[in-house]
Amino acid sequence: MIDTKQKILDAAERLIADQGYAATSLRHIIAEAGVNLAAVHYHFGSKEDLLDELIVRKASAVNRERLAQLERFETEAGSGPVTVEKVLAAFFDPMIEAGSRSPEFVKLMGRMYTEGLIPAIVAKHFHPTFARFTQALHRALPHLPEAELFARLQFMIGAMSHAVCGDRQVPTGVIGTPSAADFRRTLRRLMVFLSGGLRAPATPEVQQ
Amino acid sequence: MIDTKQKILDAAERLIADQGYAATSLRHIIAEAGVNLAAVHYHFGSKEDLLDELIVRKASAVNRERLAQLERFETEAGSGPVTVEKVLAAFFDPMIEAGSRSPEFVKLMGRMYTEGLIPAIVAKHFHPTFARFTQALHRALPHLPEAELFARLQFMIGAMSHAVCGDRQVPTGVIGTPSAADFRRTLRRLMVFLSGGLRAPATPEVQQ
DNA sequence: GTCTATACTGAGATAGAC
DNA sequence: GTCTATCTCAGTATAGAC
Repeated sequence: MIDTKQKILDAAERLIADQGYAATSLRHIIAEAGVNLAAVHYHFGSKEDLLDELIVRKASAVNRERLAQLERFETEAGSGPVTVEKVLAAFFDPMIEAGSRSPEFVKLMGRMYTEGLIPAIVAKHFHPTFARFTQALHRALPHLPEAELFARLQFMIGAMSHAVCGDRQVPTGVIGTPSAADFRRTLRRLMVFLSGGLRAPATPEVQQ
Repeated sequence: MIDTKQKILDAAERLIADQGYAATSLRHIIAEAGVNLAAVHYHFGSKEDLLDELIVRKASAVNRERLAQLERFETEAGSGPVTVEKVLAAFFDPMIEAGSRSPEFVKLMGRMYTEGLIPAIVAKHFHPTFARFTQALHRALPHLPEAELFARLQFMIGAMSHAVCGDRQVPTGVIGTPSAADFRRTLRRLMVFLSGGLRAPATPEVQQ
């Protein structure tokens, strides 16, 4: 069958979003999909590459939309900088939108980070997008030294990852799997938090 | 030998800090330590429990110092709230101090988060400390709804985790393993970033 | 009480027949 | 394209030597 590949992808997405990447064995996936173990390696090469495909098919549309929104704001702003808040909106709104339509997407994104899933995959699919947004933030916050901006982008990535993931380490009021509405609310809060953090004055240099 | 346990702990700390928890097999650890495989299970029970011991012996001193500093600030402040910046200082200064003395500690803390290491371990060792700091922040930021404060604490944990870890996903100017000075500077920047984020106005409620 | 040798189960990966 | 059989390596469990 030509849809063996599709059946594997569907089963993998559901199971990995649900239980995590490490906790989901290929044997579990193939049982769910009703296919043979070797088929996974035939179609994808490895468990890691299977994950890679899952991410591509979900994330590329989001990243495209992010860049499109950013460009729209930049056209609006003419030669001036786009505000921090608008840059954040261009980055998070497409994610909120995608999350509202497909909760599995949300969970998968969260897993990717919280399980420390293969920095190479992240780099491959997100570096170009991050690079563009870094540039935009640099123009929005010209008083920040580049090193400090990079550090804050790390903080932003970390905060986002943790926000999006389901395994909470302090009580949040949300029990169990967060709904799409929870997700939306959390990301709105994140945007406010991040604009406060990004707009903070530069850290004074101290002698070590 | 009575120091078999110690040899295992030392080898495990070095290897896990270096390569990560998942990537470090018990067989690798025992080869490095020059002991038998079963000795690990005799002394610790499981790989997970070994990690648990590693974390306890490093983190409990830091958490004790955190609570001590917070109490000092609270005594100073009398019946008023401790400022956000002081709460953050009480939380991060002991970590900076520990990191300056022992870089492995830093890396291990980072791994714990970035690999999504066993929420149960984190919960066990950090919940009491987080609870106290949550309470202090609640007093410092009484205008924030509790749910929003909890969300921001998640963001804080995420930002901290990512900041402390070695695997960067955007360029930072720091190549390779960060030094103790890099670590110190990064955490200072984090404190500034977080105080900006925590002090941001509450997120307006919107109809979904 | 401590430690060694060895075996068990389940994981991802691969070769080769069909 | 698909499937069977097999390989290697992981964490774990146990029996028994000292």
